[in-house]
Amino acid sequence: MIKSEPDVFGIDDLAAARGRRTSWDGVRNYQARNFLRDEMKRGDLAFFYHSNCAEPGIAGIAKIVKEGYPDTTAFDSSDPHYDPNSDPSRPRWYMVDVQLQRKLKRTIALAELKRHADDELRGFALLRRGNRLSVLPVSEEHWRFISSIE
DNA sequence: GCCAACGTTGGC
DNA sequence: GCCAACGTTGGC
Repeated sequence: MIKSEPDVFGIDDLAAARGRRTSWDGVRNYQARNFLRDEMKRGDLAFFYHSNCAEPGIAGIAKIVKEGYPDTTAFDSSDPHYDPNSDPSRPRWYMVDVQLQRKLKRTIALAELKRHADDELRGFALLRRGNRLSVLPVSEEHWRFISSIE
C-alpha cells in the first residue's frame, strides 16, 4: 500500500499523469524505504490510499512498473526532500515507479476497514495503533478480502 | 485546529 | 546510551 494526501497528489493526479505513471519519491522513513527498495517487485499491485483528507481510504490500485532505485530528489538541494546525508555513491533513499491500474468503483473508507480490524483484517499494518508508515505491506489474505468488499 | 503517536536529533 | 525537545503524520 502506498499513501498520499489527495490535496498533494491523489488518485486523479496519477490518472492525469503522463503514461498514468509517476515516481514514488520523497519517502524519508527507513521502514518505508526498505519496502520500496527490497519488497516491491515489478508487476506487483499496490493499494493507493488517500490520507489526511475528508474521507481517508483506499481510492485505487497502482502497479509497480519500476523496482526500487535511488531517489534522486535526495541529491537536489533545491528539492523539498533534499537530504545532504544521502550520497549518490551510497544512496540513503529509494523510490519506485508506479502506474495507475484502475480507480476503485468507490473509495473504501478507513472507517469501513476498521470494522474488520479484529477479524478479516487482523494484523493489517494500516490499522495498527499509531501507524504512520507511508508505504506498508498488505498480505495476500488482506488483499483478497479488501478486493472482495469493493 | 487539536492532539496522540512516533521518529529524529543532539546534548550530556 | 539515555532522554528531552522537537518535528511530522494523520485521524478526528
